[in-house]
Amino acid sequence: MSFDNIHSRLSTTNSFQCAASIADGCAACSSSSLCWSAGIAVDEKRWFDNLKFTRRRVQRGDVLYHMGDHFESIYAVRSGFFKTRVLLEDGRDHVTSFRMNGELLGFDGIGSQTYSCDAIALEDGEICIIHYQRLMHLASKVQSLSLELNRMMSREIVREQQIMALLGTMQADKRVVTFLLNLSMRFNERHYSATHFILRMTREEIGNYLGLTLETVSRVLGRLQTAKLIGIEHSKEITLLDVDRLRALSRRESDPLLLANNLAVPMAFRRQPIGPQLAHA
Amino acid sequence: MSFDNIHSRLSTTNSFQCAASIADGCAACSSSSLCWSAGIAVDEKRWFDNLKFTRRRVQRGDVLYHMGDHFESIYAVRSGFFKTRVLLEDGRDHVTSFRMNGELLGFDGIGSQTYSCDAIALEDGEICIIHYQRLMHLASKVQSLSLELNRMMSREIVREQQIMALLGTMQADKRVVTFLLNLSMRFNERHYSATHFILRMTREEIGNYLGLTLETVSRVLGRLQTAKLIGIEHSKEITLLDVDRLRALSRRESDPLLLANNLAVPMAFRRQPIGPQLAHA
DNA sequence: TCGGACGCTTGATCTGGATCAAACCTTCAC
DNA sequence: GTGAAGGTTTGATCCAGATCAAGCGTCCGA
Repeated sequence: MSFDNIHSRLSTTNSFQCAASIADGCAACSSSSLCWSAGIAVDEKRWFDNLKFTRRRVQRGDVLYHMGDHFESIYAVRSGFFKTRVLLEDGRDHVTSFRMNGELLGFDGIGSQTYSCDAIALEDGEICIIHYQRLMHLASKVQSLSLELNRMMSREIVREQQIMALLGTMQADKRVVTFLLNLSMRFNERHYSATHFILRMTREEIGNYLGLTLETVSRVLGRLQTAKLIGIEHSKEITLLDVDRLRALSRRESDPLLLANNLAVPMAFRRQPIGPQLAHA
Repeated sequence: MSFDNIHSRLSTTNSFQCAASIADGCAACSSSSLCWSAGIAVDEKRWFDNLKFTRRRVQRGDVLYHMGDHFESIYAVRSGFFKTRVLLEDGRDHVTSFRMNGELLGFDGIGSQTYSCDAIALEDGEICIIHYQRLMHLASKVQSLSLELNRMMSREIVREQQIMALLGTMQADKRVVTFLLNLSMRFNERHYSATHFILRMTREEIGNYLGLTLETVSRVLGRLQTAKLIGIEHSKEITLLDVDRLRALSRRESDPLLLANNLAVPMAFRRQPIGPQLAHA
């Protein structure tokens, strides 16, 4: 099984295949515009290339780090798809995030010098390993890097707040729709299609992330399909057919008419999105 | 009503009453050992006093900042009790944290230069206002401050992951018990009693935080009392009577025998905590 | 080509916690 | 004191989503 720590597996075998990619800097990285560089003042970018990130390929199932491992590095996703999960004392686990290219992993390890969750590849991909001490050494000279680092951690805090609110207040339909729209938005930011994408994770992983069972996720997706809001092919291939109504569903207080009882809603009962929502800048 | 922004209310009226407290530095702060200073190398502490935090009194109901307000400062709680909450697009809200002395508020604002939640005082208290730009200016000279700031934000990320897992996987009894034990731990760190404390928040706020209704919170607390695991006086005054069994409850996979059907459990059916839990460093 | 593992869908049933409702404290202003 | 407003408890009922249980699709290695 491939759930060994990535370091034990890769560090011994892959030096040759990384040699080439280490050589070129961040400029060549497909996620650079979403990644660190974005926050760094132009005249300081030369510093950045000095960091010479280690780049590594990972395979589906590889573990970037385990909960409890000594913290040393932050990871930037170059390609592929990852999940993080925390293990609870009672043996259950909970998926806390899905990560795609340009996103970062490992901030959880800084506080206690120990990772607080597992990070696992859901498909083959490539990551940059950013040595934290070296990063902070650089940041001590380049203030814009410190500031950008703070911004990224802050956004992570806000992202988690949103999920807490989702888990604490939304019912199943809304959770799933919100999840799909969030994926859509992130694909769009990466100039992929916002309305047609592949789910890289299983129904069980989605359910776990959203605080639902896999059966409930499956049923909600089925209902959304019946209602012609989304299309599903081969289970994993999703097409958003009516983003406006999906948005309305994710924003609106529960509206049982829209998705009740496993049935599509007769046209006559469909409602238009209502007026101004709560202001929140 | 006192839900105005603290700045509009205080900045015009309180300059005189703050004059004295601004004068003395962090050394006199009751929460200094839990607060920033802890992470700052001894020989650099003099820098710290240069920051000369603005200190402010707040009253129950005061709002430190609103969602959407322009971000300028981080807040350190010196005394009192605070909650943060996010407002959702559908009009609901969700309580995302409770804060006590020595804890910090406002990291959510760094990423977008705008606070992403409301921060509200649950009782009268006092806070330090830490101007972010000035802080970062100092951090650019004192690396240990940068590092400590990262550690604090990382711990916030980990804290939120724990809550996500709680909201995603635990049933009501466990949520409430976990909540009580978390409060107990934090009181203990502050050298207050770990087993006897006042709940500063309402049942509704607890329920909202835990993803439950106020009725469910009330019932669980009632059951815990009936089971002699806790004592409750005047609704708000909690005594933890059997911390070991409470811990077992919060750690263990659901054990319907322990707290079922609103009844205390006959001695014969009480179980001892089982062997080694999942390792997680 | 087959078989088996894994993931997904769908149906039937159950139940924990939500909801609705009422009464009871506690606090506080007058 | 009295009364009103909030907050809390408790009971009765309901229901969204969990659980249990087949059966199906798809992928992949032999």
